[in-house]
Amino acid sequence: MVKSQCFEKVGLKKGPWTPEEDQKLLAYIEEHGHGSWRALPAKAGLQRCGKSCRLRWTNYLRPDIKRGKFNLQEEQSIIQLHALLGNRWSAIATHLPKRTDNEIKNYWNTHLKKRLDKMGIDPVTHKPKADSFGSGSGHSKGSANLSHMAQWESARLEAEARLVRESKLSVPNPPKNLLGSAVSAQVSDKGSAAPTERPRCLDVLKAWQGVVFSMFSVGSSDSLESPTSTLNFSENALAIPLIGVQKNPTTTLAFATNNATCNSGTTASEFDRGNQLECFEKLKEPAQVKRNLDSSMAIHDISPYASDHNEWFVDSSTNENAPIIDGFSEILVCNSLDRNPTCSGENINDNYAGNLEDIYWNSLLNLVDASQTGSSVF
DNA sequence: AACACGACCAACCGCGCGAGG
DNA sequence: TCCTCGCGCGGTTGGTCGTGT
Repeated sequence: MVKSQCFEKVGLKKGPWTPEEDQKLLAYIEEHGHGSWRALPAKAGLQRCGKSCRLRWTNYLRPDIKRGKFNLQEEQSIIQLHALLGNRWSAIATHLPKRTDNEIKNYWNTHLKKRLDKMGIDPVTHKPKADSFGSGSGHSKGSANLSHMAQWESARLEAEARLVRESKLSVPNPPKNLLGSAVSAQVSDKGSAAPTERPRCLDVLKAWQGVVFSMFSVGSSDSLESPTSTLNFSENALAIPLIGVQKNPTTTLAFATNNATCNSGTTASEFDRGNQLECFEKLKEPAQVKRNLDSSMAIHDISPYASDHNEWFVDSSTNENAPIIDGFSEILVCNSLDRNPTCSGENINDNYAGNLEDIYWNSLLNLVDASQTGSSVF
């Protein structure tokens, strides 16, 4: 089949859009909706192909696009979702309000991918490059199951995304006030055609987050709250906890939750490095950590966080194959090296790494099982 | 001041899929 | 059932800008 490609059309403009072109496109869509993209350029008086117009609209001109830097919540969500979904940017974008798949893709490629790489984590598999998590036999079954579930979740996400698209397309001519209005992001910008609530939360993602919680309370799994019980996208989004691992010899830990766990008045959104340090100080004692977890943290509030500052993670150049999850495990078991003399890096690797691996996968699977009742898939 | 280099990101390109004739 | 069209997605490119030398 020979398609008539956009770039093959003679006389059509390519390259950066001018303000005039933007204005034409905006004005036309505001008045008529986009309708058929192929027919749009002629109607709008643009010397562009429909594809180019669509791209310009969806990636730049749409009124419900949030521009600017990604915040910590968004970064964490991208990392988590990418771990589950891979390069399914549109599916990931479905769960990041007001961000386009292109923007997420760019941000991943220019920032997050490199950051994970620096940390010694394979950005494709999200596993340590040495594969200390991935090659063991203990979790192979769990890993396969999780992968299978992730596929389901992925399929569900795609279906969600499709529904969102269809709901948008169901009203060909958007209301006049579409432009400039605070459109409700991904779910619907066309009134009641689609539910106003956010998509159902990710069960696997919840589980993943929940696992981290379980790792914090090793030996007290009975305190584990059902991951389906508290997640609330609309209020907390994907709330961010911060887990920073300094590269200096003393492994330390900082927390935050969206509900100001460690420090009244400190919320995740306003959390900065200084606050991380402050929170760490307040949470130094294991008992205190546990208390804070029990009293304040919901399951969904916890997950590894990739800091904006690379130095907050174990530096792979000075601590071979020390990605975040290793530092993470270390924290879980020992809390801190200086307080627990039995916990050297070697000891951790020798004595706990295998168990942690099992704990990680088993807990993840348990949590997924526990969350199945709330899932439309499981 | 000029140049080199890298980071960033808007836009392009090609492929695959679904709808409809 | 086959073919064509239109669209969306993911990968890639190339222009712009900032920074270092």
